Amino acid sequence: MATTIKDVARVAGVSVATVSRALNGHTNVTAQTREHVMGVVAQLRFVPSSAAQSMITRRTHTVGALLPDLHGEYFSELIRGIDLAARARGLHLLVSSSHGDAVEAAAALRAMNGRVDGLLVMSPHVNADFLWGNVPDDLPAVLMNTRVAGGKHSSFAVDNLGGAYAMVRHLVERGHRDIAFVAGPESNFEANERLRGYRAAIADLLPGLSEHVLQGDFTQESGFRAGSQVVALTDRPSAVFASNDAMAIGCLSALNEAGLQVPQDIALAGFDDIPISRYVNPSLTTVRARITELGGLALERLASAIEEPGRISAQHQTLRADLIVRQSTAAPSSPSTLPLRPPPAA
Amino acid sequence: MATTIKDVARVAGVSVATVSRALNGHTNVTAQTREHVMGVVAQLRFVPSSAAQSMITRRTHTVGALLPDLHGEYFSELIRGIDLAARARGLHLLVSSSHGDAVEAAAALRAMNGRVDGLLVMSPHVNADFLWGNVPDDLPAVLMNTRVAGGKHSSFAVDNLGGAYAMVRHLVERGHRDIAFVAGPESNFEANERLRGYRAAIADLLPGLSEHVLQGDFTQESGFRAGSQVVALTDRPSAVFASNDAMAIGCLSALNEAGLQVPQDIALAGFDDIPISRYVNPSLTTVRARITELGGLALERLASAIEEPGRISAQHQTLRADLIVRQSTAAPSSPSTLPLRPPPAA
DNA sequence: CTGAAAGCGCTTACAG
DNA sequence: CTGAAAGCGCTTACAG
Repeated sequence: MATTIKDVARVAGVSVATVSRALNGHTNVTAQTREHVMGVVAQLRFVPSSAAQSMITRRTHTVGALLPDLHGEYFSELIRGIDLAARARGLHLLVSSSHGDAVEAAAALRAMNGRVDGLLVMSPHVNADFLWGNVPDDLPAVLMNTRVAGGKHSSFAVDNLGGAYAMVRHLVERGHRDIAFVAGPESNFEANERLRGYRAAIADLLPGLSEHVLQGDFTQESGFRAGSQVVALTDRPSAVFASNDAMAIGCLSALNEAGLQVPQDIALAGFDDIPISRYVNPSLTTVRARITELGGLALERLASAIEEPGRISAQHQTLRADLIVRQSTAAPSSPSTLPLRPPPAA
Repeated sequence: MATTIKDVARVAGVSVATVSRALNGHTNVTAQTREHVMGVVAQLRFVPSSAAQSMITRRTHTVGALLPDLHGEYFSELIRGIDLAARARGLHLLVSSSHGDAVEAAAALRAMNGRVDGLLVMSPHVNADFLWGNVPDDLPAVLMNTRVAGGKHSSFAVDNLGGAYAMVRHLVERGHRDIAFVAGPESNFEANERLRGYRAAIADLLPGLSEHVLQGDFTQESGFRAGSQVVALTDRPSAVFASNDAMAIGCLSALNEAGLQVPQDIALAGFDDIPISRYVNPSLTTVRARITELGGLALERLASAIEEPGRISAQHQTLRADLIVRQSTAAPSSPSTLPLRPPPAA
């Protein structure tokens, strides 16, 4: 059995109240008593149960993060952003990956109840509204890159639509007319927004030309498969826009294996600006999804909501998604002569 | 205020004991009572406090992971390994990054007390023995890639020394005689083991030739700096062995920027086999540190220790670190004619 | 089958 | 300054 405050009290010959006060640095304890108590604490190697403490103080100093996955650079960056902000505020982190399964997500949320002061939720698959049934009404929560229906919780999202639109515009400006798009998972909110941005841009900027969508699922492997499909096409596009960097990198491998040079033979772009993207060869043109910042901002907002319950009303903030031009995009080998509408003013 | 079991009992007109039984699926409740109770539970949107539950059941179904950092592909892979194994066992994950600071690590550990059933600890900087003062004696714990002094806790470690040795042997077999080594942080256990492996191999395989150690700190930036130093040398080594992949990738950028081709002008190797390493160009020769597996194994062992306290004695297991040869290493431009001792039998 | 009561390990008014 | 007691939200023998 682990040592409890009672053991300390007994050995020290004082009440548990006194031990508690000594431990928590309250002033109403004699220096002498305090020293004695702390001696026993050290001797017994007593360390208080944070669980019991937070049961009574109603503060866990912990936030829960429900993410669809923990794997890969995207989530690594996100967790980093959350962690940095959390540690700056003295908050601990309970992470959980739901893997897109609603039942698992619900279980994870229930398990967090009573163990966290608030929740950070990224739920691109599961409708967030469903989630609130698994958590008390008054638990502060902030959503990240998640479809927002109700207005109760604050949310942060990157401008996926605008970022995808800007990327297509960039490719069009470089002279591309046949731009393939590698989509993310079908029911994924962010994937859908990026697809919408692509479609809108094609419709606006290349009127009369058609879309070209390949199905992917945000994994490197699916990007590789998409790349292989592109290689096999008789009427090959001059540019591939993969809707995240992981797929772009997988695609790059497939193109390279087939002997195609990027960007000479075919242009390639991604989305997210994960750290690797500048280290692959050629470095990857992409859209900065400001992942770390997103995590940090969400945590800051959550911390505020925890500190001042009810004080802050829900806010929905959209982060700009900037185009990052690197080596992987360039003019196509055979520039088109189609007329190009001027891009809309920024 | 959040709804409690008392609220449910009151509204349902039964005792809290009955609510508890209905909730936990005990058999000794009438179907009718159960349904009625569950109806109220749903109506009040009651979700039990996991904290209170675990206070009494003495099971949190949560494990804590104390890691030096959460950032980058290495930790992403490690967390993934832990997470996969944990979710397979129905365990949740409380993560904490200590950033190498002993005081922060201690605080993190104290905060975990009472909230976890066991601990996974990677502490390359802080002596693990120091840590045990911040946690009850009987809390199960498993160490990963950490210097082991006492024998109380099980540990898993990759064969850093052997892996580094094997890499040097590979480079020597490819004809390299001047092999620079980019070291990790000075007080880091794994960094030191890898350095020892390099030194032992140089002494064994290239007798009379000297070591060439550049200081790094496991970050990409430090690898870039080391690469810049190498470029500036009048007597440039024919191969660079960076002691982790992140530094190798940074180094690659520096070499490329200086107009050096890898592997034609200079060979380059890393350590860890993080996922990117096969996607950089040229793909990176490295040593597989089996990160995901390490995390999974450590969690399995911890879970066993939790299930059967005292039943399992401490075990120390070392994982093989295999050489992964890719494109970034090749024969040097001017092969040496020095005699080469045959490599020791595998 | 159901309820009253004790207890998990703490903290904090309330007395003294 | 110190202690006895109540209570945080639950679960589980123990009675009935």
